[in-house]
Parts: sequence; C-alpha cells; structure tokens
Amino acid sequence: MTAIDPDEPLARRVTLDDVGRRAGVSRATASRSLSDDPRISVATRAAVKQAATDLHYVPNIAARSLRAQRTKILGLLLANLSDPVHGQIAAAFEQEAWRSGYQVLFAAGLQEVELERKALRVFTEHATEGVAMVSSVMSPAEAQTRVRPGRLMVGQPDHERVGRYRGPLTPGVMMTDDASGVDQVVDHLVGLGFRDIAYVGSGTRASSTVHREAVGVALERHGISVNLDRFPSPDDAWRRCDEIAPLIAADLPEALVCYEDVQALALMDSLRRVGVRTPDDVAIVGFDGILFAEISSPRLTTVRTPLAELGQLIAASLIEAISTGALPDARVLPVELVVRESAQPARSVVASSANG
Amino acid sequence: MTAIDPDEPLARRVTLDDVGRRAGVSRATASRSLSDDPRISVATRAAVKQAATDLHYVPNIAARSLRAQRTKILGLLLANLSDPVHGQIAAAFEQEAWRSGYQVLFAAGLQEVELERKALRVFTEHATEGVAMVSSVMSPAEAQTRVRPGRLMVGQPDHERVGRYRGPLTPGVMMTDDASGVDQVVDHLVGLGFRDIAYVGSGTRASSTVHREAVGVALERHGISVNLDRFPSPDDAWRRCDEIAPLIAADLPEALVCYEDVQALALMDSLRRVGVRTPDDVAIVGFDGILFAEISSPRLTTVRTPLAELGQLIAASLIEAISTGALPDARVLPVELVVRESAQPARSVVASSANG
DNA sequence: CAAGGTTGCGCAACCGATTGCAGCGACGGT
DNA sequence: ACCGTCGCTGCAATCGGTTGCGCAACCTTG
Repeated sequence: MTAIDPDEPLARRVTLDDVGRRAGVSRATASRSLSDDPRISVATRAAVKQAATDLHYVPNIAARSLRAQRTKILGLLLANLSDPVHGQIAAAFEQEAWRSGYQVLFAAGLQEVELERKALRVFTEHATEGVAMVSSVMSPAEAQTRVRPGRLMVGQPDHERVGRYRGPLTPGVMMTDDASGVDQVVDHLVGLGFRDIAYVGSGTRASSTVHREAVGVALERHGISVNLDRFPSPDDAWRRCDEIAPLIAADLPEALVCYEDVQALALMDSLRRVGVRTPDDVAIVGFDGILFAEISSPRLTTVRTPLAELGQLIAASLIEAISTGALPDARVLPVELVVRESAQPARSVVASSANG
Repeated sequence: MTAIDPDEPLARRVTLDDVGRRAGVSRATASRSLSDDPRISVATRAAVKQAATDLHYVPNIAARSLRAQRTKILGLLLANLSDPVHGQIAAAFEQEAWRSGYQVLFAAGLQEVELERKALRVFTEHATEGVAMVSSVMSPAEAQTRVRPGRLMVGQPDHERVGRYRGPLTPGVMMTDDASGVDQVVDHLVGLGFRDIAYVGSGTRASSTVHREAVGVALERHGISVNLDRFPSPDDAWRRCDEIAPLIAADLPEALVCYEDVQALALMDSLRRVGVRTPDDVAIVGFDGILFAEISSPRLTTVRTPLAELGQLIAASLIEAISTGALPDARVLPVELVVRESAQPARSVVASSANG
C-alpha cells in the first residue's frame, strides 16, 4: 500500500467565491459571467473566465442542482450489463444521454423486485430527472407508481398488451416488434416444410412467456398445434443447455425456436456434443440478431432487432419528455428476419421438390 | 403525445422539514432520528421514522453530499459498454460498487482523448469520490493529473511497463496477466508443432500493440522469428475480417494468434467463407475467454482472463482507497490457457509421431 | 442642472440536508 | 426553595452554487 496524504479527506475545491475573488468581483457576478449573462460587461465576463481557468475551477453539480432543481441525471435500470443484447441497449442509451449533456446512473443485474425497488429509490435520492427500465422484473405498472409521473420510459414488451397482440400500448413503452418477429420466424419455418416445431425459452425472463405465447399463436394460424413445453426452459436462457440437449436429442423435433440468439448458439453447441448436427439433424432459429449469430458456424437464422436504435430512442424520448413535459406515445420498432444457414428446407420438401 | 401536468416542473419533494413538522420536532431532530443518533430519545426516533415512511420521505443526496462532502459516486470510464469483454468488467464493477452503497457514473465509447478529458471533468463536477479507467485512450499518466491523487484505478495494461515485461507497476494499476497469457499461447502453439505463426491485432487498441510485442518476444524465446505485420490489423479488431481473410488465404500460415476472441471468431467465419477451415487448414487462438469462444464451432482455444474478477477488484480497491486513504499496490491477475478445438497438432507432428 | 434611463454589479435569500453549540425542562440533592 | 446535572431538542451556520431585487454610477435629454 502506498500512503497518500491522510489529512486531505477532500481537498477543498475551488469555488465560485475563489474565482470571484481572483477576478475582483462578487460570487454572483462570477456565476453570471460563467453563464454569459448579458447583464455583465464583456470585460468582466472575460476576466472571470480567465480566473476560472487559471484556478481550474470546476462547478459543483450537487450545489447547482440543489438550487436549480435540475440534476441532468437519468436512471437506467436493466436486467444485465454484460450480455450482448442489453449491453447494446445500455451503450446506445448512455451515448444518447451523453450527447444531450445528461449523466446516467445504472442499476443492473438486480433480478429481484425488492432490489429493483431499492434501485428506484436510489434514483429518486439522486433526483434523476427521468428513469428508463429495460427488462425489469418489476411490472411497469408498479414502476409507474415509484417514478415521477411522465418520467418513466419502459423498453420492454408490455406483457399485458403484447400477449393480446397489438392492443393499445401504454405511453412511454418502447419495444421491438417481437410479435412480428415471432410470426416471421414461424412463417419461415413452416414455409421450409417443418411441422414438428418445439420451443425453448427462459424460465425467468418474463418476455420469454410472451415469446412462447406468440409462437403458439403463430403456429395455430398455420393449423399446427404443438406442446410448447415439450422441453424445459432453463432459468438462465443460455446456461444449462448441456442438460436439456440430451432430452432434445432423445425426442428430436424438426425445428427448434429459441428465445434468444445466445441460447440458440449455446444449444447448437450442446446438441453437437450429443451428436445432433445443425442444420442437418435439426433446424434452429434464434432471436435478437447479435453479432455472434452472424459469425457462428453454421451462421444463425434469426430476427434482427434494432437494439442500439432502441436504446437511443428510449434515451431521446426520455429527454424529450423531460424538456417538453409530454409523454411520448409508445413506439414499436420493426424487426427483420435474417435467413442464414441454421435452418434449411425440410427433407420432406427437398424430397417432394425432387420428385416434382 | 400524452400531455402531463406542465405546471409541475418538479413536484416539490418531501423534505426533512415536512417530516419534522409531522412528527412535531425540528428538522435537526428529524435528521438525527433518521440516522439513529443516540442523543434522541427512542420515542422521538420512532415517531420521526413513522412520519418519514408516512410521507414517503426520500433524502436528497445532492443536499446531503453538499454538506457532508461525500457523494458516494464513482466514475467509470471505459472503452465500450457493448462488447463482451468490457461489458463483463463494467457489470462486475457496478455490482461491487452497488454492494458498497456507491453509485456509478459511466462514460463509455468515447475513443478520443478530448472526449475522455471532458468525461473526467464531468466526473469532477459530480464530485465522484473515485474514478476507474479501463482501456482508455488517454494515458494513465495524464489521467493521474486530472483525478484527485490516490483516487484513480487503472484497469488496463500499463504500456510503459508491460512492454518491458514485469517492470515495477504503478500503484493503482490492475490488470490481467496478458504477457503470461501470450506466453502460454505461443508455447502451446509451438508445442503443437507450429513454426509459421502470424498475428492479427487491432489497429486502434493500444493493448494490441502490447500483445503483438509480447508475441514477438515469446516466439523469439523459441528461436522463431516471423513478421508480425504480415497481415494488416483492422482498426476495429473484429470488423472487416472479410477484407483480410483473402489475404490470409492467399498466404496461409500454420497458425494465427488473434488479439481477442471476438476477432478470432469473426476471422474463423471469414476464412471459412473463402474456403479455409479451422482447425484443418489453419490453427486459430483467441484471447479473453468470452462465452462465445466456449460454444463456437470449432470451440476456440483461448486464454481465459478473469474479467468479472477484474471489474470487482477495481471497484473494491477504489472503495478501499477512498475509505482508508491508501492507494493499493498494482495487481496482476493470473490467466489460464484453455485448450479447445481451434488449434490441433500440426500435420508434421502428427506425421512424425505416427512414424515414431 | 435636474429628472429619468441605462448599465453593471452586489446583497442576501434559497435549495435540503448535517452538525456544533446552546438552551430548556425535569429531576435530584441539600 | 435553590442550584447543578443530565437528557433531549432546537437554533443557526454551513456546503456551493443561482437568482430576484436594489443600488450606484454614468449617460441622455430638455
């Protein structure tokens, strides 16, 4: 350990008084000069600014926001910081906030309602001007009661509504059009000739429930009825794939719809190790469109969701809501099926087309 | 747009005065009660606490830190929030901070010294009690001058020192033992029988330079001398692999050492598309040990670096430095070679062992 | 030269908490 | 009945900015 000056708990910072003193004016004038108040003469303003840079003056945001009642801080509560999906959203959110001069307080990886409540409380303590929630376990409805009205953006499927497909969405909700994505996936699979389709989701993520339902609905549209709980959905979507792979191998469906890319990729690997090859033995599709789905082997057929755009949109909407005082309507961002190699035409289709 | 009450720019929050009034005591007593000051009678304390919960009182951190000169805020400046490597570090850092009651302000994806300077300034404005920097483009030396002495942790290779292999490290530097990792990789490759080894790095990341140098040194130890700039290093390590893959295919080395896993994975894919198979035609090794290296096909031989541990360590060290006032010595976390499928014994070795 | 207008700046209150110090009431001792 | 003590609270200053209001000096105009 290298000792540092212990008697300097917090080296006194240069304050506006110091700056004013050096420039020979009062603190008030110093403050006004730095904010370019036209009532202060140009000469004085220049002198103050000079003094400020000489002294390396840095304003104290805490003091400012105490008086001005503006903190320029946003809160972002999200499921995870380290997975590709949420990482992208968080990064885009942070970037957009930064560009508008806002700082972001994060609360990630909580996974429990009680912890999320505490996080929201901390946000309030720091007087965040707005809060965004992405893939929280807390319901948006509860969050509404804990955040100042009109200052909450929700970046996740609205379970209540999406489950029923396109009901009116709560203002402030921003999401990718997962329902459409699922439709496209199922249409694609059915078009490829598959009928025996199974689903593997996440036991914990609420959006997985939405997904599974959507898959069921889409399949029904095609007159296909399957047991969507044929295989267990691991709690953590992509862990423990080694445990369910044998189950799948023992009761192999034609195609597998996965909750997310990471899971699809992990499952492909686990299956490979029990001798099931993709796409030869089974077709697999993912969801999200992360980078690794692009460079895996086989490359993964998936739904590309505009994650960065979503993060940016959430931040921009929040900031706009703060400045205009109007809560933006919900937004649903379009998604796009990306056909790659992990799902090939079913043998039956290949055979019949060879016959025909 | 849904209008919300425009005349409520910032609904007045409940203050200690309100709590005190309701409990029939002064603000001072209310404050003391909430912090369980023994000088206040138990009855009064209970009454105040009751009033506080009744009123949903939430303290104002800005006011508190103004007076108490403690913000309980940390700053984390890092290269990127959305890649698996930095995402893991950031997530672990945030978790550890949260556990100690600290909030984290992020500045990510800046990539320019000027922007990083501004970020550090913003941190100062918010009176962060400590700052950590991971993979910054700014030199740690400069950062030292911009952060309060003893309140900076650097989570990246110290170019000056590591380039020279194990010189004394600057206090406050925490890093994974990349030099050892590179040694292990090279030893492994050479042990597998490879001699014609090439390197592909990143044009922008400073740590890539360190890596490349380390590879050269390690090879020299084995009496192998190669041109480490045989192939161009793309700016963004994993983008544009499609552009260099043809070059590699046209001048195929026996083995390829990559700067990081993401790049190795991307390169494997690009090479596959120009007809070069891994590990049959070329051996590839990565670095970092991200999840996807574990589930790729072929699974990637790489060096596992304790990223989460690093993030946690940085945060814990920073917090300790804040409370004890002593700057921790540098720490170098051990890394571990993980042998998987992307690098198989060289044909020559296989042949000779078959002969022998 | 006086009245009215500008211009440029300072005084002091305020934001919401923390905290040193002082005061007040009750109680015991004599 | 008076005084000292102790326990419990309140007063007021303080942190570092922002801002309404007022004031002085200077300039213009009749």
